[in-house]
Parts: sequence; structure tokens; C-alpha cells
Amino acid sequence: MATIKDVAKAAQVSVATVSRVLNDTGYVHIDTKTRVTQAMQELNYFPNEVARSLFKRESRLVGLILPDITNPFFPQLARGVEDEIHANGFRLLFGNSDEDREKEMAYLQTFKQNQVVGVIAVTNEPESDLYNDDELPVVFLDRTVPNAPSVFADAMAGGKIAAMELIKRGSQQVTLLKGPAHLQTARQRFKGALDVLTEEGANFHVMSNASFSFQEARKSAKALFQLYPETDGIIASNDIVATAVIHEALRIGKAIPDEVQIIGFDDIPQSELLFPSLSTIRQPAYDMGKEAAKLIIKAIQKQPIDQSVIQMPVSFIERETTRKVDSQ
Amino acid sequence: MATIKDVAKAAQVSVATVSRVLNDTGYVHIDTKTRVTQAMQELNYFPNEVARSLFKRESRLVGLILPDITNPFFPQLARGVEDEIHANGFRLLFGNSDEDREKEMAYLQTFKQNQVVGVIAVTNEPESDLYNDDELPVVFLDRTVPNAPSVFADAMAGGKIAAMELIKRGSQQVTLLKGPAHLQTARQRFKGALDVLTEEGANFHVMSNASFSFQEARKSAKALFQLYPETDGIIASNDIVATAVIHEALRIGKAIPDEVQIIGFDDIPQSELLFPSLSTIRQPAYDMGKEAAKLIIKAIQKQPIDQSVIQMPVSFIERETTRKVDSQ
DNA sequence: TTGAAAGCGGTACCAG
DNA sequence: CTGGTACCGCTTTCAA
Repeated sequence: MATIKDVAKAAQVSVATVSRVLNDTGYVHIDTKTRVTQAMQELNYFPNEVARSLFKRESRLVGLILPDITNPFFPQLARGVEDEIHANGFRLLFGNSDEDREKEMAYLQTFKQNQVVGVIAVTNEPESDLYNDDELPVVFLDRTVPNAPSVFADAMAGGKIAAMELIKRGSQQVTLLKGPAHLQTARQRFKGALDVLTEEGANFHVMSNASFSFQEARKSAKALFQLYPETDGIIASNDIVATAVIHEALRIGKAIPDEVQIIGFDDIPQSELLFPSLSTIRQPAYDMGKEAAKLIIKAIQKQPIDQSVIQMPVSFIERETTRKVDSQ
Repeated sequence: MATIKDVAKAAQVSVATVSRVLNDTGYVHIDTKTRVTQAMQELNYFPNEVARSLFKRESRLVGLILPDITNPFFPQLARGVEDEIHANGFRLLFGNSDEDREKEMAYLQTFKQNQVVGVIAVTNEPESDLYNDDELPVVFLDRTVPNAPSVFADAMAGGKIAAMELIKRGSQQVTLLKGPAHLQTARQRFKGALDVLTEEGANFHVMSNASFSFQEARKSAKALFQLYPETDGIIASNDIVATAVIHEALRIGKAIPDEVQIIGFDDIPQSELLFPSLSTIRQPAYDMGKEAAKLIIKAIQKQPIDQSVIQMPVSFIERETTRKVDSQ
């Protein structure tokens, strides 16, 4: 790799001058600029980002911490942030935390050691002092605390919509699958649905399924149909759980959506590919990632931020696990 | 952030000494070592990786280039490499290429500017001079050229197994869905299946579906059942395509697996969650990622590499889109 | 066993 | 308009 010195020598100028044309700062005669530019090309010169970072005390890197890229909700998110930061000349430093505080801390630490300019985190511990560094801009994605710069979906509205759509489509006996208690989104979804069900004076049951894993969800689904065989409408805590419910319904011969309607949350890519395809409450994951990236970029560039808490809208995606409204 | 100078001052030694205890190199008196260590703790000192990288002319970063993290096959790969490099103290610099040469080049360039110690790439252009840099170790994942350090699955064997399993399970009229011609894995799978079908003297058709996208695959699936209604066994070019085939079969009322058996490739996570769940040829994606990471780490550490071309085994995952062998 | 100092590849200030 | 140079934080001779 050629260095700035090599270029300076080739162009017969000082490194200061090369730096000037590189950064387009200060005066430099048009002719020498040409010479320098040529030298750069001939030597296939690209500035060493590390040296730059050292001097400036900041890199062009943004850190992203996700629980697990293998969980189908996160790739969309990741892609959204990556596209946006890439478009702004930043690169992504990435780590899976497995929702483990130690891991999270380790990543954050090394991110800082690499002088990242900002971090975007999907974390269960947004209030921890882990993220309490006023040197380093942080935006929380999907999971958050009040007033922290963050991007998340309107989970409560999602819960409400799910309940309303089920009722509108004629479910009389709804069962609510309550997700992991430590996830605020899950709690909000639950609360939204609960509120509507209560208001509407509907009959319903509540079941906890503490995990989003498919295997766990399977057990919950099985239990659900045994405990509440009269259920004709199910609000699952997310699409994975909804998938397990579909499986169980199919297995025991319940007709979907005629005997039982099912609604999920998230709209992960495979929900469309299920059979029957899953009606669900969509979170705009890709856009959420993008918004988070935009926020962090503004913070990095110290631009004024009008809105640092961004709630994204959710929407009902009607597919085949709910009845058509006309046909009820 | 405290610097090495701060520590030196606090411990009343020179920065050289601090550096020595930091890196455990050279002699340093036990007592001063203690003093230094204490000072580091008190100041919450962590070495600046950027400064280190600059001096050493290499970072602790590994670059990963994938076509698109949103494609369900890749998160597993990514997770495999991330886990392995993380365990070895490296961090991941990540980018989506969309199989676009320009993007790929841009990432590679900035990776180099950030002095990554190695890169792992899923690329269609492994032979391009893009990757022809003898300074920088590269390992190709999933897609490769002969003799380049790489990790990939035995696609040909996969194709063979798929064909054999279908025949063993009684399919008489197989249709082969041929994947994108530019992907070597797709070609190999196809060839493997073709060989077996030919050897066995089976009746079969071939259809091209040039894309792995679900929408395109849908069209191919539709065409397939129109053109070859007698088909009773389908080898799809991957699981996404197989999913589309399942959909179409279900839509037109073909019984799976009784009237038509279907086999996919990859074993992406959702294949298990389909209904009926998909029988498929599994690629050990997570392990492939891990192996690639191990390879790059060896290269980085200049350890001897006995095997730089690693072919991973594939396996038949029997689920519900193929008949049971006993029951035929 | 320790410290001084050069230097990694840039940037930016100050002089000229 | 251009060059000299100090410095970013760390590592590594070299000498003491």
C-alpha cells in the first residue's frame, strides 16, 4: 500500500499538500493538484483510515449490536442500517450479543477501542450504564427506554389492531399468547390486545409462553388447544409462535381460518411462505433499521435532531389465517 | 478515554513500561507491574486499538462480504464466522454486496483501508483480481474457484443424494429445476442429480428457473405443473424454490408426498416450519462459516494450513415432502 | 529492569 | 499557495 509520502515524493510536493488535495481543504494550485491527483492514481493510493482515525480520534465505523442475526427478524433490521450508513460513507462493525450482558459489554468495549463514531443496539439493557457514555452517540432499536434516542414500532397499536381484526372477523373465543415478560414490545402487544378485548367485552383466555423459540412455542400451542378447545381466534406473541400454532392446528385437524383464526406479529419473511400464509401485524423492520441509521448519522454529524424518539407504524397484513371480512 | 500516558503518569513509570505490562513482553519488575496494573484499573484504561493497528500495520478486524444478509441462507454463515472470530479476539466488519461488483470492490477497498487482517467473501467473482492481493488473506465461502482457500458444500453429492432419495421413494417422473447458471453450486447440484437420473435410466424433465427469488420460483412452479402434469418428483434448486413448488402443488390440489415428492437444497431454518415440512439436502451453513473463520485465523496467524480447500458434507433431511421408505 | 525516542500514516497549524 | 513539523496513542529498538 502506497502512503501519503510516496505520493508526495512522486508528485514532488510535501505531504501537507497531498493532504490538502486529498481533503480538498486550503489552497492548492490547480497544476500541482493535477500532479498530485495523477500521482495518486499511478500509485493506486488510498488514504489509510487507521491513521486518519488516530489523528481525528474517530473512525468511520458504526457499531451494531443485535441479539442474534440468525433470528429472522433481525436481518431486515441489519440490512436497513447497513444500507443507510453505507450510503453515508460509514462501515459496519457487527456483533451478536445473545442478549448476554457480558458479551454486549465486550462488544461495546472493543467498539470504543476501535473508535466507532456511534452505535446502534438492540438490547434489553438500554438503561444500563453500559450505554451511558456521553462521548459516544447511541441509538436503541426495537427495544428502548423513554426519552433515549430510539426507533421502535408501535407495539401497543399492534396489539389493538390484532384484537380488533380478530373480533371484526368473528372470533368469539380469543386466546392471547403472552410473550416473554422481559421484552417490552411483547408486553405492549399484549396490553394493546388485552385492552381491546376487554373494552369489547369479548371472551378470552391468556396463556404465557415465555419464549419465542419454535420448540417452546410448539408446547404452548399444544397446551392451548387442550386447555381451550373452544378457541376460535389466537393472537400469537410473534410470527414464530404463530407458526407453531398453525402447525398444531393443522396437526389436530382444525380448519384455518374457518374454525380458528390466527394472527402473528412482525411479518418476518417466511410468514408469507407458510401454508396457509400468516396474517400478521407488520413491523417495518427494514425501515426501522434505516431510521436508526439516519438518527445515528445525524448525531455523528451533530446535526439538529428534531425527533430522537421515533415510533414506527405497524400494519395489519391480511393473509390466509384470518377470514375475509365480507365472508363472515 | 484514558491513554497510555495517563497510566504511565499515574503509575510513575514510562509509557514503555506500561506497554510492556500491557503486552506482557520484556522484563518488568513485579512491583512496578502491580502498580501499573492498578493504575490501569483505576483509570479504566483500555488500549486504543486504532493506535495499535497503525503501528502494527494491521488491525484485529476481519471483513465479511455477503450477497445479502436478508437471504435466509446467509445469517447462519455469518453467525458461524462471527462466533469463531470473536472467540479468537477478532471483530467483524460487514457488508452486503448484492452480488454487485462495484459494491464488492468498494467494501474490499475500505476494508483494506481499515487494515483488516483478512476477509471472508461469498462472491461470484473469486478469480477477479479484486481478491488478488497477496498482502491480504482471503477465504471464499460457498462459492469458489479451484485451489483458492475456501469452504463450500459438496453440491454434486447433494444433487446425487436428492435424485437417489427420490428414486428410492418411488418417483417415476422427476422434474429437475435448474438454478441460476452463474452459480456454481447450482450447476453442481444439477449435474449431480442429472448424473444419477441418467444412470438409473429414470424418466425426467429439466426446467430452468433462473432466479432464487420466491416470486420467480412461483412462476416456474406454475409452469412446471402445466407442462409436466405427470411429474411425481421434483428436485428444486433450493429451499425457496421448493417452497414455491409446495405452494403451487397445494394450490392445485396435488397431494404431497403421495402424488408428488419434493426435495429442496440448503435446509434454511424455515424449511422445517413449512407445512408440510420440507425434505431437503442440508448444507451445514453454521459450520461452514466456522470453518471459513478458522481458515482465515490460521492464515492470519501464519499457522501451517494442511487443508485450505474444505469441502463440507451435505446430508438428506427427511421430512414430510418425501414418502417414508417402508411405506412405498 | 527501565526510559528515551523514533516512527506507524495521516492532519492541521504556523511560517513563509 | 506551499512546506515544515508537532502530534494522535501505541510499540519497539537502543542504551543505560
